[in-house]
Amino acid sequence: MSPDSATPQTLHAAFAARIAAVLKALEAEGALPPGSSETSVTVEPPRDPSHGDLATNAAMVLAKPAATNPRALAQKIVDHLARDPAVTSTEIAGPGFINLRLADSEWLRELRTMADLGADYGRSSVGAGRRVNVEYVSANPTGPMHMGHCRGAVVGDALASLLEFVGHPVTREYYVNDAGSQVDTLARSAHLRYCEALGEDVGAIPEGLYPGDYLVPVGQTLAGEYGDRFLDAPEAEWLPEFKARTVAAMMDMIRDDLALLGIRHDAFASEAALQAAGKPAEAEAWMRAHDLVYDGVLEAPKGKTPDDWEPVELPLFRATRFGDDQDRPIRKSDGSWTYFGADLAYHMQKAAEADELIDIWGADHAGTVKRIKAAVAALAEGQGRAIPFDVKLVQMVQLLRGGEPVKMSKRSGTFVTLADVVREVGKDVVRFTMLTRKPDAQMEFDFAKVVEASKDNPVFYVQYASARIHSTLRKAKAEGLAPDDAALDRLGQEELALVKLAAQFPRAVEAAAAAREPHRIAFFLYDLAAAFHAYWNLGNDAPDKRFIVAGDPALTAARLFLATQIGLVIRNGLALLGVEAVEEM
RNA sequence: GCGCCCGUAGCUCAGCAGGAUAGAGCACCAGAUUCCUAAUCUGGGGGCCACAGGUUCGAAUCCUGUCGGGCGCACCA
Repeated sequence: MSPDSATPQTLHAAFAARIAAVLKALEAEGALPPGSSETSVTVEPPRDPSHGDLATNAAMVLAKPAATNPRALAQKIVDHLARDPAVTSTEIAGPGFINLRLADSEWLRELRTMADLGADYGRSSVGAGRRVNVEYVSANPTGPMHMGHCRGAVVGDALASLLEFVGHPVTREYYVNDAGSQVDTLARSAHLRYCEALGEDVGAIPEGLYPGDYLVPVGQTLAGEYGDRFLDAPEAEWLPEFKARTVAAMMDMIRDDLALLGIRHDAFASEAALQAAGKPAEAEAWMRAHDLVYDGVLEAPKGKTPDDWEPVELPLFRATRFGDDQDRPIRKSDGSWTYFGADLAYHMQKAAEADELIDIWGADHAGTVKRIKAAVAALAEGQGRAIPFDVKLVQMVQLLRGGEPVKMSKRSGTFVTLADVVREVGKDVVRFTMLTRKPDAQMEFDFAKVVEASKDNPVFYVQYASARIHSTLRKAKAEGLAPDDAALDRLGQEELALVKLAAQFPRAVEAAAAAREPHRIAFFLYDLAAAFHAYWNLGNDAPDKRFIVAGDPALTAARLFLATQIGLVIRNGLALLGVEAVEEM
C-alpha cells in the first residue's frame, strides 16, 4: 500500500509501513527470505500499554523461514528500527515480541492530523474501486416492520456505512418479495377491508388472512378510488390491481418505519418485476447451458416426511456440487418459480453490478444459506471470476420488559412494531443497543434497561462523553478561550494516553470493515468514552488537570484542542453507527 | 436424524483473522461530590474460556469429537 500524499497518513498505517520497509531491507541483506514482509506480520498496540506504544510479532512469525531464532532475528529488526528518530525506545520481550515506544511528537502530530481530517479522520481507501451490494431488511411487504426486522436493519445499515467509509462504492438494497402467495393473501385481506370500508359487515377476520389494523386505511383508500366496483366482483378481476396497490402501500409504510431508524435504501428490487422481466428464465437457460440445472427428482425431506410426499421431476440446481446437502428446485411442478429460483436470478442480477455481495438475513433463514452460496459460487465459476459473497445472519432478539418476556404473536396481530419501539426508546438507543453485541449471538432487548440513563447503558455513556466535551467547549468560549495547537507540547502522559487511544480509530475502522463487524466500532467508542470520563475525573481532585485551567491560557488551549479531537473521533464513530453525537444532555 | 449459530466472572457481554498476566459493565464490598455535567470516577473480591483430543514456538481464538441452548430442515416465503 503506497501512502497517499494528498491526505496525511495516520500514524498506525505509517508505522506498519515502516516496519514492512525494515523487513524489505533485511530481505535485501539476505537475512530474510524474499516475500517475508507480505506474511502475517502484525503491527498493533500491545494489550498491556506498559509494553509500549506498538508491538510487532515479526520476529516470531519469520524466525522459522529465516532459519534462525526469534530473539536473534528481533535484534536485527530492532537495529534497523532504532535508527528511526520517531522511535524512542525498543525492547525485545518474551518469546520475541518487539515493543516500540514512539516520540511524543509523533502522537501530537497525529492529534493535528485528526483536526486536519475532521469528519474524514478514520476514512480510508482500501475498498476503493470494489463495489459492494449490501442487501438488508427485505422484510415481506405484508405489514409494518416489527422488532424481528430491526436488528438486521441496523446491522446492515451500519455495515454499509462502514464499507463506504473505507472507500467501497456501496449499494444499499432491499429485495421486495412481492411475488409469492403471501401477497395474494395480503391482497385478499385488503379486499376485505375494502368491503368493510364500503359498509359491509365483514365480522372477524378469517383465519389465514392478515388481521392487522394497518390494512384499514388501505381499504378506505381503495374504496374511495374504486367505489363499489369490486365489491362482489370475482377475485380474478381485482386481485392483480389490489396486490400492486396494497404492496405499494405496505412499502410506503415500511419506508416510513425505516426512516424512523434513519435508514434509507438506494434500491428496491421487486421480485415480481424480476419475474415479469423474464430474469429467472434467463438464469435457468444460463444455468442449463453450464450444466448447473437439470431435470431430476427431489429427495424426500429428511426427518419428518410429509404424509402427502410423492416424488416429482423438477428442474434442480446442482447445489450439492457447491457444498449444499441436496439439489434445489428452481421451479414448482406448476411451472412457477420457487423462492430460490427467483432469488438465484436476483443474485445474478446483483452480481452483474457489484464486485462483492453481502446479504443480511435473519437466523430463521439460516437453512437456505448454503443453497444461495452455492448458487453464487456456481455463477462465479460459470463466469470465470471471483464473486465474494457473504451472508451475515443476525440472531433473534428477545424482547423483555423489566426482565419479563414480551409476548408476541403475529397471527393475532399483537407483535411489537419497530415504530412503537423507536417511539418509546428513541432511534439512537435502538441502533446503538443493536450494535453492542456481535450479530451472530442471540441478544436480549429490555425496554427497562435500554432507556436507563446510566453507564450500564452504553449509548448514554458514549453520548455523555460527547456532551461533556461540548459543554466544556461552550464554557470555554464564553470565557473567551478557544482550542489551539500552538502549545500541544504542554500535554502530559495522561493526555497522550487519550490521544493514543483515539489514534486507534482508523485501525478499528479498517478491522471492523474487513471483518464486516460494525459492532466493533461501538465497543471502541465505549472504551474511548471510558478513558475520557476517567481523565475528566482527574480534574475533580486536581483543578490543574481540568480542561480549563485558570491562569494558564496556553495549556487550556492545548487541552481544548485535545477535547475537540476526542469529540471528533466519537462523532465520526457514532456517525458510522447512525447515532447522533449529542452536544448536550 | 441433518444443517447453521452460540457456550468466556453470579448476570449481560467484549476479546481487535493465533500472541505476553483473559477484559468491561451490572450486582457485591470500600472510597471520592464547596469541582468544566457525580448521568461520573478510584480500589477490591470473583475464571477449569462447556468438556476431550489435535495443529505449533504459542490456542478463548484454528481443526475433530462429545455435551448443553437457540434457529431451521417444503415445490412455503
